[in-house]
Formats: sequence, structure tokens, C-alpha cells
Amino acid sequence: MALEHALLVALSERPASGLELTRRFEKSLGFFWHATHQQIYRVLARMEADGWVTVEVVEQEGRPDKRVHTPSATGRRVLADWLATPMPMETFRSELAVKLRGASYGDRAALVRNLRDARADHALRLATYEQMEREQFPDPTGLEPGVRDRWLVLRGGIRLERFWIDWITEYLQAHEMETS
Amino acid sequence: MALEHALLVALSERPASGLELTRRFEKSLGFFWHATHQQIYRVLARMEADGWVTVEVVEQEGRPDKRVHTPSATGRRVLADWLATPMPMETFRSELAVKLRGASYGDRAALVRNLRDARADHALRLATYEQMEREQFPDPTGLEPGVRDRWLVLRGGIRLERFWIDWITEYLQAHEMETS
DNA sequence: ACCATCATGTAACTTGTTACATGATTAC
DNA sequence: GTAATCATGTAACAAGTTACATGATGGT
Repeated sequence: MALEHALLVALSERPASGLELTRRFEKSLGFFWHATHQQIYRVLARMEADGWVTVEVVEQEGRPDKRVHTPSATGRRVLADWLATPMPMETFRSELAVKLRGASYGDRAALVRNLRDARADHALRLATYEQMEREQFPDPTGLEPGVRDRWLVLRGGIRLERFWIDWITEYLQAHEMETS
Repeated sequence: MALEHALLVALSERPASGLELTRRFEKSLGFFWHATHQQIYRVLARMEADGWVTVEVVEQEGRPDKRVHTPSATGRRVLADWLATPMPMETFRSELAVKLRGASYGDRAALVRNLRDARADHALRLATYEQMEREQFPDPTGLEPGVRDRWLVLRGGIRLERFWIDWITEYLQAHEMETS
């Protein structure tokens, strides 16, 4: 009850085949939603069966045909309805949090090494996002609504990476204070 | 491949029955991990079958017996091994992000109302967490390692709520600029 | 010849969600 | 007597993960 809607958003922006959607999910929308091609194909098939999307088979030169999906009138209504429903409180799951909490029951030094790695990963991702912001949204004032929404979601990605980095840093500092 | 470990952490802090675990997950650990009692009972049964925990049936007055779970030597080793393994990059899912991104395809005014509600919810939760910090950790210097870990996870909860509030606020401000 | 890419899928499995069931005790 | 709490579960289903399959084209 959610991947469907994420796919409808993506297909509203631009119709796409399963594989194209998969790739688009690895970027932009993928800051906050991840899905494998297997999942996407399965859900697309269901959406087609339910009449939420129409499919056009597009022949290509030197490549297999692709099935391009476009939201139908029904699909557009489903999406609009969903957008207007109240949001459930998000329930985040973080393995990292569980590990921080359980540090006493294992090798704390190993955990600290892994934390440094995790922080480096997030720093890298943050740098990528910030570069995307500079390149794609050099001047965020006066953007068209749809483009502004994309910018604001990217802003969320940036904020989320900063959250991770700051939190891990706080943990590492508290740890260093003890061992120094 | 994760709830098991979260349960092992909780049971290492203090042995518990299924229902007690469920309640503990609604608090503290629950900032970053949520599980229903059905899930917990199922996983506990598997952990018992695999010899990760031992179970003691405790009779109670005027109440049904309860089955108290304690990590076994095997369970403690499993937990220690897991704590030392590198963290996979966390993949967060946010329905809110999808809705922000898709705002153009629905009623933007309704979305804005829902966003205000969502922000109020997060503000409430932030207030709860901050009160917990004041009451349980009035002086965070010189805490014992295990207690400090609990404090730092609470800090993460606080930081996460602030992330939500700040992001939603940024979105609402960008929206107001346009409509004013 | 061999590997990577494009494009679509199937199958088996693990997790997570929702709804229901039982049976005792305490509070109003 | 009615509802809430304590405590443990079952069953059906939805969602997500992992591994494998197919068959063509293009590059080295």
C-alpha cells in the first residue's frame, strides 16, 4: 500500500518501463524509497491488472521491446486520493541504533571501527547529494511547483545524511572522551 | 536477520516475557525499531528452538504464568558476532517523502494540512524524548558505558525528530512563499 | 569465446501486518 | 455484567529479499 503510489508518482513525472523505473528509484526518489526490479515488476503487473496503468509495447532497434507504463485515469485518481489521506506516523528501523544500544554485549572497538566506516559512507552520499543540488538547482528561488518539490525532497536527503553524520559523530566523541 | 538481534540486546539488558518485550519496544528501543507482539512471539519461539535463549516459566499470583527468556551462551555469541559485523547502508523508506514529491498530482492544500499535522506529531514526540532526557539523564557526563549507550540512542531519537520537523518546516515555508 | 548490458520475468523464502482466539483477573 | 488488563498465541495475508532464468546485442 505504498510502492504502488511511489510508482504512480514516478510514472506521472514520466512514463517508463520496469527497468527504467528501477534505475530512477536508485536515484532521486531512492533517497527515501528503495525497490528492486523484482518487486517493481510484480507491482507493475498488479497495477496493470487493476487498470491503474496502461501499457504500450515499444519496439527498439537492436534491443528487446520494452513495455512503457502510463497512469490511467483510474491511476491518477488513486494517486490523488492517496496524496490527500493523512500520513501515518512513520516507523523507522535502524540496525545502527540497535548496535549502539547493544555495544556493551560485544566488542566495542570493532563497533567503533564500523561506525567510522558508516559515517564515511554517509559523508560520501551527502557529498553526492550536495553536488546534485548545486548542479540541478543552482537557484532554488522561483522554481515551478513540480521542480520545487523535487528540490525539497533532495533537501530532505541532505538533511537525513547530516542527521546520520552528526549522530555518529556525537557517539564517537562520547566514546573518545572515555578512552582518553 | 535483525529483530532477533534487537531482542537479544533487550534480553541482555534484562530477561523478559514476550509481552514485557513488546512494551519495552514501544519505548526506548522503539525509537528506532518497532515490532508487534505477534512478531515478537514468533521470533522468540524460533530463538528458543535454535537455542539462542532459555525459557523459565514463572508462576504469578492472580495472573497467567509468564515465560521469561534469557540469552544462552549461544545467544550471547550470536549477538557479539552480529555487533562486530559491518553495517549495511541503511535504506530508509518514507511515505512522506513520496507525497512531497508527488504533490503536483493531487490536492496540494490537503497535503499541506496533513504536513502540519505530521509536524505537530513529531513535535509532540520530540517533547516526550526531551523530557525523558532531562529526567533520566540530567547529567550525561561520566555515565557508565551501558547507560551512556542508552542516552546516545535517545539522543538519536531527538535528532531524528528534529530532522523531521526542520524538513517539514522547510517545505511549508517554500510553499508559503509561493502562495503569499 | 566471453562478459556486460538491456529487458522481463519466476520461485522460494523471510519479514511484517492485521484480525481473531483464549482464559483468567481486576476495576467500575 | 461489562470492560480492561495480563499473557500467549494462530492464521491469513501483504511486502520485501535472494537467487535464478531467458534471450538478444555489443564490446574486447
